[in-house]
Amino acid sequence: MDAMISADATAGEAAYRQIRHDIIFGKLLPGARLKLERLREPYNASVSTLREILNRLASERLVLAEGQRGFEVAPVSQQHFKEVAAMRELLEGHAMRESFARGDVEWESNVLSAHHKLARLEQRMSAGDASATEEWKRYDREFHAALISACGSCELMAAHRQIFDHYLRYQIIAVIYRGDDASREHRQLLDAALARDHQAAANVLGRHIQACVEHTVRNGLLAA
Amino acid sequence: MDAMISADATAGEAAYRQIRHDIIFGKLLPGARLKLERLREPYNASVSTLREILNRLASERLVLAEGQRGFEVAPVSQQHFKEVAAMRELLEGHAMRESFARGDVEWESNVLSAHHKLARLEQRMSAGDASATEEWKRYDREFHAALISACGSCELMAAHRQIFDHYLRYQIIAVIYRGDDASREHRQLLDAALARDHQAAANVLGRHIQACVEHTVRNGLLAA
DNA sequence: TTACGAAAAATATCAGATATTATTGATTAC
DNA sequence: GTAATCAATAATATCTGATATTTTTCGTAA
Repeated sequence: MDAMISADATAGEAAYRQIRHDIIFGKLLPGARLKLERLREPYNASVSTLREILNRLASERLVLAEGQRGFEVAPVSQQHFKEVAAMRELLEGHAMRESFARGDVEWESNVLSAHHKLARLEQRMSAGDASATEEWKRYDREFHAALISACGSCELMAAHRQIFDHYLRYQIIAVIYRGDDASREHRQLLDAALARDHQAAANVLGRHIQACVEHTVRNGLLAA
Repeated sequence: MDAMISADATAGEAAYRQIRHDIIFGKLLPGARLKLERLREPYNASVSTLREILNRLASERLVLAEGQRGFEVAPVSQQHFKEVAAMRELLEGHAMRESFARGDVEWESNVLSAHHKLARLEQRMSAGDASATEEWKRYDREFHAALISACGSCELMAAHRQIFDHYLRYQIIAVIYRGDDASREHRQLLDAALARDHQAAANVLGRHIQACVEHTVRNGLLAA
């Protein structure tokens, strides 16, 4: 009886997660070529396994597979950021409406709990502890995931997860920090959720998302 | 100077397309296990190449990759069909609104032209020529793609393309035929597009999509 | 019938070989 | 000096075959 049946049973799965993480968190820069031989050592995987991984990431649009010229990290642009932001707003807004309409008490308490963890961390960060950015992003993702978790559609949640990670990548790359504002908006989302007010939630979400885009564009943090 | 730079330059790309096509068009049945050795011969690809392909398809959720138990064709269910349908309605509805607002004359004529090809084929099919199902589906896809082609978001169009193919798969599997109704609805979509009436288009699209779902559910064409 | 464990099948992963394609740099022509 | 040409180099796509694990299968014992 194997005590721990972690999801990343396979070895290649670990490398996949790592590479994906490194792209989203900017360790692998946009446009960087991904030579197979070079990746072998740092990710502990053979060329064949790496090719499988890069193919998966290409499907997710996190890497680019150009003909027979190998792979490279997906480039970034203002235009694309706007598209990703709009997509997130569409999916998450719709999912919240559904979720608010169906969520039961169990759901409510999950949202509450996810918000609590996030808020505590935001408190710490607001107080100057900037050490936990990755953890913060994880709780952020989990809070937003909790909000829509009662929407009743795996397909919708999967699509949201994917676009959320693209959005997150832009937040990281453009070094967007708007801690206190974000924190307030999270609080407002929580309140809207408990009040089942999807319209209010959509409004807050719109601000939450568009503020980042505007901040990035205004300060020219992305090429073109 | 190579005269033909077709997109499927690589050999594995051909196998990818073929397998994908075979899943969507029901040649590979839902739930069927995809043993690597068995696929080698029919798709002219080695195990390594096949693994790359199946990994890509797994990202697209057309195949299932369960831990170390290999791959299988993604299963189907009523619940999932409903989710896919709702997703298509959300994405396509939104994309049409954007597209109608931005499309220029070039766009209008593309829509018109795409509709013409589709309508001609529907005429033929309505007259009894059932030989061209795959061609019909292709024109159907191209018409809907044309409608949203001015939406201004590659991200949105990519997501739509993906969900559209899932939806198409259900249409094929459940052997849904509602030719004349569909044809009429396509006509209404064209009219709405030219009149830039996104609200009307959304209504028609809702019927267009939900009619298939209801037909399937009512006749119990899918397990569970 | 259920439980257990050994044999067989399949998978994940690797390494290395070949053919094809891109890239680079030097050479030549204008 | 710039542009075109072509050989040398590097990188990719793809295949074959090998090894270690993991599943599955199936017969035997409880």
